[in-house]
Amino acid sequence: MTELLIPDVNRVNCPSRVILEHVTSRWGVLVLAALLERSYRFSELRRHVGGVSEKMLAQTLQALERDGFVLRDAKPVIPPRVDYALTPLGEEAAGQVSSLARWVERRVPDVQAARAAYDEAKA
Amino acid sequence: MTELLIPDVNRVNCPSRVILEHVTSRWGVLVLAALLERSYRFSELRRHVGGVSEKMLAQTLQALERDGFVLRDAKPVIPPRVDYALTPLGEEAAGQVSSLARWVERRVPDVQAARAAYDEAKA
DNA sequence: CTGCATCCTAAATGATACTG
DNA sequence: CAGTATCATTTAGGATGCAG
Repeated sequence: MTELLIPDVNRVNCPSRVILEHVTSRWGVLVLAALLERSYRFSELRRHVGGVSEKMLAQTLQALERDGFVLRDAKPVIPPRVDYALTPLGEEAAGQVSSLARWVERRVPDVQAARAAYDEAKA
Repeated sequence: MTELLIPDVNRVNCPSRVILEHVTSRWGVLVLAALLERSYRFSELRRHVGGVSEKMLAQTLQALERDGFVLRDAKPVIPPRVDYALTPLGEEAAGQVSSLARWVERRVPDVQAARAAYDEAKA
């Protein structure tokens, strides 16, 4: 019989894992959370998300765009102006990762306390 | 004046980013989601989460334990038996990542359609 | 300004062998 | 069984230069 209870995401090489990794990637999370507030231009986003390189930002945005989470709007002007915004699908994803990010920020003290206890128990 | 509107997570080397990366890491997500259902033994978890190596599972569990998300219960028997379970803090985190994972699974068809459209538009 | 292409380094991950 | 240690490999990431 088939094991219907095992989620797809626990299988190797399944499509959902790849998507999940785009959404939860180091820069993917931060980009989605930023775009949830408003749309951003490329270099604006680069300044907003601290520490992201040009290369990684472009790469992250392309993956999110291809997955249908982000909409790229390149205006035919000189100098180039490209705006990035969330699609409706992207808003759903961004809502969840942003909520998670905010939860983590609230729990930083708890985690730091847990680490202190863990490290002391080791010593 | 200080920019109070910029979340901590957008800053480089902030504590919340590190925590977020533990929680959203490739194996962290899957381990948390698994432990949300029930507690697991080490090798049981290894079989449940497809493709995870022994080394990465141990490393992931240690990071989650140190952060206060996972409780490790090593029973003094031979052969060794170690159970892993979520702490209350871990349950909160796991609830969110698991919800995200399930959302992604439901949206796989939408993403695949978006990719097909994207790839075709390129060609 | 918004990228892409290239090269290079650092970090994550995997495979294997080994220990209590 | 539940890991640790080591080595090899893969991948992520950063720096730079250049084009539209």
